[in-house]
Amino acid sequence: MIWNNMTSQTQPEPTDHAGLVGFQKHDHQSCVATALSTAETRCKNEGLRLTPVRRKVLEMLLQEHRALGAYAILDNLREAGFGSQPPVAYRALDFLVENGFVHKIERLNAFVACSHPGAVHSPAFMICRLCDSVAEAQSTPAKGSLGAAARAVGFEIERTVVEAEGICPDCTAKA
Amino acid sequence: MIWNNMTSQTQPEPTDHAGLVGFQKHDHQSCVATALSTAETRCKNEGLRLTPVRRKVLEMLLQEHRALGAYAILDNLREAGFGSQPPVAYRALDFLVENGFVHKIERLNAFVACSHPGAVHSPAFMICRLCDSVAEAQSTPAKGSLGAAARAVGFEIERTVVEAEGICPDCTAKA
DNA sequence: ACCCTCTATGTGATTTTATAACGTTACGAG
DNA sequence: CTCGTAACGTTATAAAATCACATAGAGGGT
Repeated sequence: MIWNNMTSQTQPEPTDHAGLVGFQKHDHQSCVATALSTAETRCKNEGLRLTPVRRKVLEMLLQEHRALGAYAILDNLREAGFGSQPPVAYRALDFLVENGFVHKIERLNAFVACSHPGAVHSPAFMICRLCDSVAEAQSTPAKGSLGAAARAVGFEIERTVVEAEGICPDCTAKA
Repeated sequence: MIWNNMTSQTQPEPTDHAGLVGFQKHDHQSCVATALSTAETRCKNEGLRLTPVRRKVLEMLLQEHRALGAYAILDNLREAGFGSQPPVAYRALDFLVENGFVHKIERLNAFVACSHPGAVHSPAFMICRLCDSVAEAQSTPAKGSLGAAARAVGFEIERTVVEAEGICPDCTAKA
């Protein structure tokens, strides 16, 4: 089971994520830098174009380390001098999601940087309903009862959305 | 895996539902009637108010037997002489979802009548990306890798969204 | 270098989905 | 019947996503 951190969605809190990030502290600056350079390398290798807008969106999501709505992302792009209309953000997000750098949280209509870039995976998320933090885990859609049901009936699964809503360890501790 | 499966007898067929229903044919009229009266009974027993608007929305979803957007539902309500503004539909849907008569398909921003009313369950859905049919199965969130991950880290799961996107048996057959 | 093409970006407008706010209606307990 | 609350109807607005079209840029072939 590969865990990343619970990432808080509530605070603006630009720089100091160390405490917020909850049960797994980490060097956030290097985590961002590593993920970005990994993405750059992969794009170079696969002939994908990590353009300035796309790179900025990815960087922003890595930096914030929480799920952001498309319009929050758009605001950020505007401030950075990029185009300020919705398609700018949505197109960058489309690219990043298609190529697995970013995931969409359907339940929140929001986007989060992938925690396991590179690896092919079916992500699963845990969303805290109190603090809105989001953690990424791995799901195994083909196994379990859903996979069995699909096989039994001849449904061909291409992609799965698995999102658990509940209370994160931090919020449980607080209560 | 429990399919909403009622053995087929006749087909009054107001619209073409063939293959849409959990990918299995069934006596649709009786399936609607049964589900409605079950809902009525349960509401009576539990002191819930299945008002005309709410009943109409449930009936409509049972009748259509596929996921409908809130505005499609609203159109239908308008035609039936109910209020025609979004909150009318959303409030009825809130009630029905809260009480388990209807599920929201997050991936589609749409709503579908529950196939296993009464039983407490964590639904899982299979969504055909070609014909938009939706089938409901059971998920077992506490088991499997997500449940293990949650326990390992102390996340308390309250509710899960499990939606598989792919190709239904009918569409596979057609191709 | 040049042209050509295809992809990506920028922008305005619009569509789709969902909620806020507030007055009115109507159910049901007492 | 009366009161309190839950449900409804409506106006308005917010939030999320897409369409359409013009411009800019990257990369390949010559």
